[in-house]
This record gives sequence, C-alpha cells and structure tokens, in this order.
Amino acid sequence: MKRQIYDCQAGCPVESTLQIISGKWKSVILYHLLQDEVCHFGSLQRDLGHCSRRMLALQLKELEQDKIITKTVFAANPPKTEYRLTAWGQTLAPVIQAMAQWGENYNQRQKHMNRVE
Amino acid sequence: MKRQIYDCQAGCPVESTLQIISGKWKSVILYHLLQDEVCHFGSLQRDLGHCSRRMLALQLKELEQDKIITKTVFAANPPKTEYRLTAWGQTLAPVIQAMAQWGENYNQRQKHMNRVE
DNA sequence: CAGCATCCTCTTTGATACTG
DNA sequence: CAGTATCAAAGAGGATGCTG
Repeated sequence: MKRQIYDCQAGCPVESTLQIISGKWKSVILYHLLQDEVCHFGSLQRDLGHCSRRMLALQLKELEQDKIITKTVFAANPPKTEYRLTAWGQTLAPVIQAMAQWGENYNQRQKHMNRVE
Repeated sequence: MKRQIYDCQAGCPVESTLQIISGKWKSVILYHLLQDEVCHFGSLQRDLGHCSRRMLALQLKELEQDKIITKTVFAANPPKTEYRLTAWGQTLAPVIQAMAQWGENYNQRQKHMNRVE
C-alpha cells in the first residue's frame, strides 16, 4: 500500500492531519461514528450511499491501521462487525464537527441562493 | 472539469464540506492564507514543498471558482499574483484551525512515541 | 453479511517544454 | 514569475465473483 502522501517531516500540522483523514470517505465515516458510537459495515454502506463495498473496506482498514477506529468481529452467521472510535480517534471530534458545521452553513447558503436565482 | 465528487443532495454536511476542501492541497493552501493573509504563487509553492507547479495552479483555480479565494494579477515584469481569502473563504477558518491543532497534537505524539520505542 | 482478490477503466498527477 | 499545454505513468475506484 502507498499511504505516505504528504511530507509530514516538514512539520506542517495540516499535512499531518490530512495524512490521517484525507481518504475520500474517511471524514464521513468518522462523522457517522461520532453520531452513532457503533456502526456496522452495512449501516455505514447505507449511510455513505455512493461508496462501494470495496472502497468502504479499504477506508475502514486504513483507519484501523492508524488506530483511529477499532473493529470487532462476531463470527456468527450472518457475521456482524462493529466499528467504533478509539479514544485517540475521538480526539478528531473537533475537526469533524467543524467540518459538519461548515457544511450545514454551506447547505443553507446553497438553498438560499437557489431561491434567489 | 469533473468536480462533483460527493452526492451532496443526500444532505450530509461533511460531504458538502469535502466537496469544497478535499482537493489534495486545498486545506494546506487555506492554512497558509489564514496565517499570511496574502500569498503569492511562488511563496505558496515554497511552503507546500511537494506540490508541483501544475497541481498548485489547479488547486488555486478550483478554490477561486468556488469563491473561497480571490486572485489579483499585477502585470509587471516579472509578474506578480496575490491570492487571498474571500469573506466566505474565511468562514472556513474554524475547520482549518481544528485541523492544524489536531496535527500539532499528532506531531507531538509521534515525537514522543519515537522516544519510547 | 462482511469482506478479499482480480481485472479493467478512468483520473490524477508528475515531468517537461513553452509563453506573456 | 506565474502560469498553460501535452504526454506518459501511476493510482484510484467500479464490477464481479468467491469465501467463511
């Protein structure tokens, strides 16, 4: 796997953060994990809509490798998997929440602009 | 150009934000613009280090199209270009600052872990 | 259900050369 | 200096089939 995208040696803190959360779906996954605490593979896939099974699995694996989330497998039939944030992963809450808040503003603004045009 | 990456119709606020700032270098560019207020093409390129001229130009253009930054050209010789945040772009400050803060924590943590190992 | 492996396609990105 | 144009290489991501 690749994974080293940014030159974090340079010390730019934003690049360091991006190194962890810049995957296409990672922030969205974290957003749902902050809201629900526990998520299953299937529920995440429903929530994300446009994210394929393959992509979702990849993003989850990277988050797990980076110790942002944990995965617990229940080997039943059908099997079930639980994902949740680690304590360390929870420190990302301010970042994700800031993103969510800005996005809400943005959505409002867009709605308003459509009315005006 | 492509540009529509996420299904923002679904209403997920995090996806809306990503739609604007998820370009590989956008957050980093915004970070420097928040610190310096005015940046030139060359200074940004120095700050970003690993970002090619081509990439930098692309990212700046997209940010400009999304009305996050403005570009002012001084047709001197040598020419000079100034980039700065729009008022709307400045509303991204909390997001970028949260990212910067988390990244600083992360860098500290990494330094500490290296000592321990 | 929750994934991994494979194949295949479309993008993204870096290198390079050129311009006002 | 601040870009743009072009080309080739690398990577991202979808579709599908297989597994426990």
